Amino acid sequence: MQSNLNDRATFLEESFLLSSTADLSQKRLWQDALQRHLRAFEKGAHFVHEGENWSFVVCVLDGWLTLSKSLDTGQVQILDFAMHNDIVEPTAGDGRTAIFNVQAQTDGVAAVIPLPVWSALLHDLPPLAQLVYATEAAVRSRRAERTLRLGKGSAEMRVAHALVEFCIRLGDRCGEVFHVPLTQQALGDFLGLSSVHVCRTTRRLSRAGILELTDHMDIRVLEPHKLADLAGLDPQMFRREIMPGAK
Amino acid sequence: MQSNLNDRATFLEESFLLSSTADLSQKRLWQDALQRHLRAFEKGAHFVHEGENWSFVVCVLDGWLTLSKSLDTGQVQILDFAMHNDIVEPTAGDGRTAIFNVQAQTDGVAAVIPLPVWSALLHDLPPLAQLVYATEAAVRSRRAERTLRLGKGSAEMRVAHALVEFCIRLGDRCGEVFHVPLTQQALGDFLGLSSVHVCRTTRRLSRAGILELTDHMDIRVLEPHKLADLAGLDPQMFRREIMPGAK
DNA sequence: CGCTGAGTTGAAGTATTTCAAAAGCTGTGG
DNA sequence: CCACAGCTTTTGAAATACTTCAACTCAGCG
Repeated sequence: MQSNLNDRATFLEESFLLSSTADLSQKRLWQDALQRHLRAFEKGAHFVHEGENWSFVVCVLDGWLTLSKSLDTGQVQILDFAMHNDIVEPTAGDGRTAIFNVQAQTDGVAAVIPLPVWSALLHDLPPLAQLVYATEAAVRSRRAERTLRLGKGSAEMRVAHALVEFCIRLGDRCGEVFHVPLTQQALGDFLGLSSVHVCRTTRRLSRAGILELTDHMDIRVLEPHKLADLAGLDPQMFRREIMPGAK
Repeated sequence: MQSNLNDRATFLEESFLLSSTADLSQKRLWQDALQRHLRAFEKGAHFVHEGENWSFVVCVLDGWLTLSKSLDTGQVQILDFAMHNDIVEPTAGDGRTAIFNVQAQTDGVAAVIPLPVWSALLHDLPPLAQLVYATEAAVRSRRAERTLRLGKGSAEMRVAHALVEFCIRLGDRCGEVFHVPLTQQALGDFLGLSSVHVCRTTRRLSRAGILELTDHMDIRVLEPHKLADLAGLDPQMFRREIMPGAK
């Protein structure tokens, strides 16, 4: 996982889909702002812990961030993963407190933008505001789908759903191998399951010929249709709902 | 539950905390917009079903709305309840499809504002935009807390948490009786539990002297501290995080 | 007065967790 | 190149939290 700021130009160029809608000067303004707050991070690095003061927005350019919360008992729930083109807003309704932990799941690059700067940008760049609005709608969609399954779905359904979601968010190449940088423990924390049960469930799926699991979460979905069925999803529809800018 | 449009003036006057930040002309603009889209609703009425086309934002002035999703099996998960001063955005990342059902849990009044109008308002009224931003942060906070408990909390913790949350959102008078317009079935759909188990759990709490449950969800919390402990919450902190505009 | 929907309780069933132990990789230092 | 430590995955067996099924009560209501 090679991530350094040298790739900046590429990242910024294709970042946040802004190219299509904005004129050149707006694009510059946005890219400058991003660039000024750019920061490379290493796997395991903490951005913020829940309860701390934190008034920044994090725009992820590369790598995975984990958003999590935990109980006094030490039980961890992962609320979401943020990756390329995702925007993380950890600040609570009071405008200062972070409501969850933000930690790097892999190496990567992000822009950490102070809230005042962020508001100004949103106000000055209507195309950005629009983009952020669409992105938030997409985030709400995928969290709604997950909450449904967290509350009412079986372990099998939850695992299947997560895999379909990852596959889509990682570029939608079913049939090919894609890598999910998570341990079974982390996947369990995401799905509200024990790591042991995640293991049993994935093994069952792979024995049923629905997917292939090589070491450390390299995944090849052999039967996308069956997997989507188990997840209770229409993949086309799901894709449109959770990917901002999709038709 | 008497809700008709005659109370309009009152609602609009105190609605959405806008009075404090906006100047008079802005306030007028906003109130006119609200008023133009005002609509009374009756318990059980459907605003929209998941999957339908829907490009409106719903601002709740009075009453409860239920936001829910369901599986093919018929299992229902309630994602959230919206009440006084809440804003509901049911539209997915594609800008057209509704991602959940919106249904009236009680009689009430809401403004149903088309998305284009809404965007224009947000752009023309910076104080409104700011308010909406804070409200969304509060919504994220309370959903994060819930997701944590849905994934990792016991039934007892989930029930306790929901009750504390309702108590706070309904005006924070612990020790007094407050009414939650939900059946145990609905509460179960909210918490990812069967109605039977909700019953057992609330009974246990009431037998332990932590709360009093009179018929049909009139609740008096006798031991707020114990209830918050069971919920794994610091009530002060929790209040600040989930109530927009709180200090 | 009998109907309907909601709450309550018991008993049996089941999905998932927990505990425990072994096996498989990965990196490190000798 | 091997040995060892540390972490992840895998598997089995026992425990448990919650669900499902079913029966009964109770209140409101036509």
